[in-house]
This record gives sequence, C-alpha cells and structure tokens, in this order.
Amino acid sequence: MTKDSAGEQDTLLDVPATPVRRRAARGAAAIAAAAPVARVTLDLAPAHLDRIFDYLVPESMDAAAQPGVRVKVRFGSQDVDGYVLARADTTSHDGTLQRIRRVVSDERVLTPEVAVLARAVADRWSGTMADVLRLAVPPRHARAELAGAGAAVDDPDPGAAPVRTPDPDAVSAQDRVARHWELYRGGAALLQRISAGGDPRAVWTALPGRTVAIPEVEDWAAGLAALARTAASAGRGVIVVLPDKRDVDHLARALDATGWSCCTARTPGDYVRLEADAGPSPRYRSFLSALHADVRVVIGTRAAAYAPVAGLGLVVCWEDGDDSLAEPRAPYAAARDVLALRSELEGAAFVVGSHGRTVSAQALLASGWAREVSAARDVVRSSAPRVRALTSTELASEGAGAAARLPTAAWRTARQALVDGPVLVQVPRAGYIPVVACSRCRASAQCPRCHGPLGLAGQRSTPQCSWCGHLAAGWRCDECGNDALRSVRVGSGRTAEELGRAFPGVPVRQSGASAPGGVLSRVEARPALVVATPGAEPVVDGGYAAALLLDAAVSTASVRLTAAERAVGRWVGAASLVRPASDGGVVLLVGDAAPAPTNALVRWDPAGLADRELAERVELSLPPAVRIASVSGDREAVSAVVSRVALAREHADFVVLGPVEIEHDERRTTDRTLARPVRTVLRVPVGEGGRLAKELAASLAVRSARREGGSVRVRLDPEEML
DNA sequence: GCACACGAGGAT
DNA sequence: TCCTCGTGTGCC
Repeated sequence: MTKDSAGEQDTLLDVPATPVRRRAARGAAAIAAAAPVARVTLDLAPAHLDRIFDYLVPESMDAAAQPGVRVKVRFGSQDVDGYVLARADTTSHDGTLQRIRRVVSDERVLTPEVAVLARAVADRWSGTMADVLRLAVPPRHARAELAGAGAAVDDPDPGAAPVRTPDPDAVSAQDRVARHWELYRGGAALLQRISAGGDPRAVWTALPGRTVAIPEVEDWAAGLAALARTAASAGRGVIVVLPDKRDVDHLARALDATGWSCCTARTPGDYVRLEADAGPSPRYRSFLSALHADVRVVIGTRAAAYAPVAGLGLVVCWEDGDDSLAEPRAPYAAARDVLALRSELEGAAFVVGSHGRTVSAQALLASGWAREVSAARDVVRSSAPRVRALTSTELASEGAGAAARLPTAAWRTARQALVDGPVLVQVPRAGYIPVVACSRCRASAQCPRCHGPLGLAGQRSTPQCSWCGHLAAGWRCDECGNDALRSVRVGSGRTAEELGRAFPGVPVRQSGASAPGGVLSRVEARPALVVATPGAEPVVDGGYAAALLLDAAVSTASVRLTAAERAVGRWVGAASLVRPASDGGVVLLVGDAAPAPTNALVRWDPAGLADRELAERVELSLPPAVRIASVSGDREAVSAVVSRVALAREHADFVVLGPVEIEHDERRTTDRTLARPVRTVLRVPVGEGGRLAKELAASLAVRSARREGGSVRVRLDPEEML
C-alpha cells in the first residue's frame, strides 16, 4: 500500500486524522484495505475493562484476523490476549488505534454463538466475559492444531458434517432405543418435536434401570442416546453434559450400541467427547473436531456446555443435582443454567434428566418454562427395587441390634442377596473416620491449637486436625477431661473393614475418590460387597442384588437448604443400579433420616419431594422462588459494593440481609488472626434478577475502576448457601 | 499492572 | 518557578 492510500484509509476511520497520518508518514506497515478495525474482547480481570476495544488490522494479518481468532494486542504497557469479535470500517474511539500485534492462530475458536452465550452468562451472573471465555475456550495446543490441519487437507469438503450411510443394523438399534421413550408420558411427543426442529423443554425423570449386557443398554443412557440420534438425524447439533468421566463413558457405550462411533484423533466418528481432565492436547483436539463440524454431537463434562456446535438443536443436562455440574470458577454458572440460557439464545430443545429431581428443575416446571416427562406410577413400580427404611422404630423389636450401624435385618438381607450377585453399600463419608468426639461427653474433639475438627486417618493413628494438620497426641476433652475418642461419622474405609469381618469370605471392593483404587466404573456381576461413596457407585451388568444405604441420618442432617433433595438424589441414584423388585432387588435405607426424604425414597417419588420443597421455599422467600446474590469479603469493600445497588432503595421487595461474619475461606488464607470476612445477601423477586445482576456488575466495575481495596466476591444463586 | 497526568508542597 | 512525589486513572 502506498502512503497516499494509507492516508485515504484514515478518512475511512472515524478517528482524528493526525495521529494515524503520522504513523503512515513514518512508513509503518499498511493496514487492511477493507474493514481495517477489529473489535476485540480482552482477557483482563478488572470488571471495568470488560468491554470491546478497537484495534487496527495490519494488512499482513487481513486474511487471518477473522472474527473468532485469538490475538495478542498491546494494552497500555502490557501484551494481552484477546479474541476478535468482529471486523468493522469505523471506530467510535477518538484516540489513536493500536495495531494487532499477532494473530495467534487461524482457528476461529470463538464462534459467534458462543461469544453471545459468554456475554449473556457474564451478564446473568455479574461476571466478566473474560472469566466465562476462560471456561468456554480450552487453552490452545499448537500440535493438536497441526494434526487437525492435516486432516482438513485430506478432507475434500472441510467444514461439512460427513454424510454417513446408516447401516441397517444401526437403524434397527435406533428404533429400539427410540421405543425407550414410549415408557414416558410426553416422551414420544418430545422426540417428535425435536425431530421436527422445535425447541421443547423437558424435565425428565429417568426410570431406575439396570445396565444390561452391552450392546443392549436399556438404562438412562439409552434414553439420552435416543435423544441425540433423533436430533442428529434431523440435522441438528447436540450437546449432552454429564457429571463425570464415568457417566460420559456410559453414554458413549450406549451411543456405540446404536451403531455410532466416537471421533478420535485417528478415526472419524459420529460424536466427540469433550472432557477437561482428558489433558490439554486431546481436549483441544476434540474441541477442534466440534468446531470444524466434523461431528454434530458433543458429549462431555461441564465445560462442554460451551462447546462450539453448529446448528445447535438440542442441549441435555444429565443429573443436574450432581456437585460436579456446579462451576467452581467465577462467575459460578452451573451447567444446567448455562444450557437453559443457551437453549433460549439458539432456539434449541432443552432436556434436564435425572433419577431424582432438584428443586431448581422443579421450578422450571412450576413456572411453565419446561414440561414434565416421566413414567406412570405403575411403570415406575415395575422398574424399581423394593425399598425399606430401617429406622429405629422399625427395628424396635430387635432390641440391642437396632442401634447398630448394620442392624441384624440389614445383615440378613445382604447375606441373602449375596447368593445372587453383588451388594452395593453406600456410605455418605469418604475416608476412614473423618471426625471424632469425646467418648464420654460426646463433645466434638477440637484441635488444641486452632480448634478445628480432629479426625483419624487410620485405626491406630494419632488424631489429626483437618484444618491445620496438627497431630493431637495426648488429647484431652475440653469439656470433661476424658482422654478417649469415639467416631461420630464413619467413612467408607472403616465400613469396608467392618464388612469384611461381618461377611468372611466375601470379596469387598471399594469405590470413591479417596478409596485405595479410586472410583471404579463397573464391577463384575458376581457376589461381592461394593462399598462406595455417593456418586462413585460402579455399575454392574444386570444390576445389584441389593443396596444398603448406610448412615441415612448423616445425609439429611446438614443445615443446608438442599439437604433433603440431595439426600434423595444420592439414594435414588444408588437404588437405580439395583434390580427391579420382580427380580428380587431390594434397597434398605439404614438409619434415622428426616421423614420427608425417607418417605420420598420408599415411595420412589423424588418429584413429590421437590414439589413440596419448592412450595416451602416460596413460603419462606428462598431461592429459586426469589433470586439472591451473596456479596462476601472484607467488610468495607462489601459495604461499598452493596451501597451502589440502587435497586435497594427503589424496590419494596428488595431485602438486604446482613452483613454477618463468616468463616475465612480456607483455600485463601490460613491466617486466622485477620479480621473475619462478612457476607451480605441481597434478595429480589425473580423478575428483578436481571437488574440485580446488572447493578452488581456495574458496582464491581466502579470498584475496579476506583481501585477500591480489600477483596469481594459476588455470587448469584450461591449454591454454597443453600 | 504499568505509565502518565495532574496537583500539592517544598526547595531554589 | 520548577521539580518531585503521590495519587488517580486510562489503557483501543
């Protein structure tokens, strides 16, 4: 480009001519002839910088600097990463525009749909787009990119989904899994509407189901496979988000059973797995497969909610009550809620499925946003195992045995079931004996140094503080001076040991994050005791002969608002792996749990419980009947952020609760001499949730622009408080 | 997170 | 009057 044409370029831009002309006069490299301005979103933490910045596109980068690519730009004195959102002819910025320094790669990793989604998620949860994009777009892996480029050269028509001729066996398999949905009221209609290109929204309560020998998978995964195939054969993109790798494995097997195959680095396929824990290279490679529309179906863990799927027609969230689907990173948007938002933005169908029912899912039904898809009572009864609650009243006749952790009745049931197959034992705590108390007065044993709870790591070990790690040798009770300890919560490690003694000759397997062998995906269909923590129950072909759900009281004793729904969720999750009653399947809930969740399990009615819990929340003005935000951190900083929320002064139904002192975040500081942080809760009617989020975000932007001190964390719908 | 602008206060 | 230091804010 000549000097003159560069000068003309300046007049195309709505910028004062002088600074740019000076650059041109110095003979700096030319800028792009068409659309020389790139609108860029930057990877910067401060809230007030969460906006679009304009940069000039050097001519050499004209072709590469397409919307969606990663770029490096100068921002003040630092080099920062960003994404090009769009190209434009003009800018509204009245200073000198900097040039893009580098286009990191040609891959347009941020699709327009995901950019819109990221903006919407940031707005909805008072966060920044940069935070959301860190969750949505995996880190670049250059070698994975090269491998992908090679494949694209081989492909005569890159960018188009490969058209695969369905083989007849696969089609009949598809028919079979489609029949799965006839078991559910509203199931056939749901498939029909997805197939017709509609955007139905459903809360699906999956029937308890055993996993029959592959390829005839007939449990929940068969249902998900049928949904995915239905949408895909209508030419629509699909995302299925599941709690963990085991669940993704299980769905993958069900999809394979319908004749599909997984797309990997070496082989093309029909769907791709997107998992953060697969490692940087496979993760980025799978991401590129979805991006290039090699496949239209993505299954994966929570970050898959942001997958770049073209022509998205169906989003599914499986087991939305699972903790893994809550996002631990700012702005803390849970997978279910991200998918719900995305389904609205992209006109896709939405399905949240579970064996249980969260109160949040119930709220989607109550508001009329989604429809219920569930089986009739007699179908549920014929699929479910027999459930009995062994409470102390039930066991009154047993005398001394009633108070035992494993009452005689439970022992007898397990003994009988072990003749037929494996028996699942669910224990709500991992480890050995996590917490100990004084054996005489039962006061909980505290660390003499920091007053944290003491625990035992092994049978003969010294009690150790679970906060500061102090070994409390020679411990004495603060209350009564006694020196003997007893366990108050017994973990799965101790249970496995106890059971080994109670059932000599029977193999004992353990499954859980802290179990010696980790989490087991499946176990053999032969007699064994399988001790698992909630969510880590291995599946077994043909189902368990029985399940013992131990320490039921521990599951419902929590002060958390969600204790009941979570307990029932854990229990039905485990009980769903047991054979139906007609095949002798039996589930025993052992311990005195709260009556409502106990009855919900015995009657196999998680929806009923969720409905009553929701009614209670409406009564008490608690989420999800209202929207709340928690603002926590240093007292002054919290007060400043809250003071700028104008909604508080205008709205009669706006309630400010607190500030109250809270515990230090153990991950951030162990220094307990610092002033205690506080939390203020803001509560508004659901209809004002959007404004609340917006005003909080604006207040955080003011805070960061003014460089107010201290630290503050804002969370909307804070799960940890519920 | 760095650089620069601007205002206050002090030395010349 | 000019210089320096400190605080505040822009960064495209």
